[in-house]
Amino acid sequence: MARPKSTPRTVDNPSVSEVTLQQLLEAVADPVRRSVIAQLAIAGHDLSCGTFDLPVSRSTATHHFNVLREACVISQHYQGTTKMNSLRPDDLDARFPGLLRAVIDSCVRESGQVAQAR
Amino acid sequence: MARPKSTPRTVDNPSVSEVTLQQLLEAVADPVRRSVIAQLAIAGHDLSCGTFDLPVSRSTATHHFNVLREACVISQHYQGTTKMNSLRPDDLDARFPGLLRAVIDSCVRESGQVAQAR
DNA sequence: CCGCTCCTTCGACGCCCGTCGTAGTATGGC
DNA sequence: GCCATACTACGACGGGCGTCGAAGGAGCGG
Repeated sequence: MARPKSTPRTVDNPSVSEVTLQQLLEAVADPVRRSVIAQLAIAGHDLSCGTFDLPVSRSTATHHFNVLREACVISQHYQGTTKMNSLRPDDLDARFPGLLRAVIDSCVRESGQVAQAR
Repeated sequence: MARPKSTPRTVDNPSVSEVTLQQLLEAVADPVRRSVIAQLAIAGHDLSCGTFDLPVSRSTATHHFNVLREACVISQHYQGTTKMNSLRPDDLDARFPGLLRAVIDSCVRESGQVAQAR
């Protein structure tokens, strides 16, 4: 009966309603994670985990991606063997109005770049 | 020659231009410090250090006030033997547009109260 | 001058989080 | 089938931050 190849490699992106303010603020308080946010905002489109320029090891990067995903700052999905990441500012805005937008803007400014139009 | 009573008890509130995004986000990432922010916003006017309802010791509270002041989230000034605290959202807005406003709003919501009009 | 109230400073301590390397799993190409 | 690639899971380690209590300075009222 068409075995589901052991694990179809799915990611569960939490619902915004499960995120706490504490979680969100802790997530964006780390410089490495803010770098992820900035690179995503500047790129203007999804990026695979491997294409980020981060000053930490791969396993540490995975950890940071998890934190960001659980805080609903990014959403992730597999695409073959690579994992794509995108910002999800709109959802979170309903729960914490203006907050993530402002953080993203500040992250981009901090990195000295300009975000691409969406 | 009119001795300056040893120490006139002055507080130096840093300039907004010296604050980093890292500093600001770390400051608001702590629940005790967010409680300070919420209580100030709800009160709608200055509060002395002693009037806050915080789940930590006095010395720890002092530490948190310092962190908030150095991040330009609050400004402090002595008034006799008590030290008064006020939010200073306007200054910081120039450097990190919308950020502190959004944080304050979320802090107030988090505490389940409604802020007084200013 | 004395004591009371506020708040600060200092040193110590414990825990949590960011970090790493290694080993492991899933996918795709040949 | 088999290897290469991409990411994850796990356990361990270290440093930093939040916490406290004790001791102390500053102003105010008698």
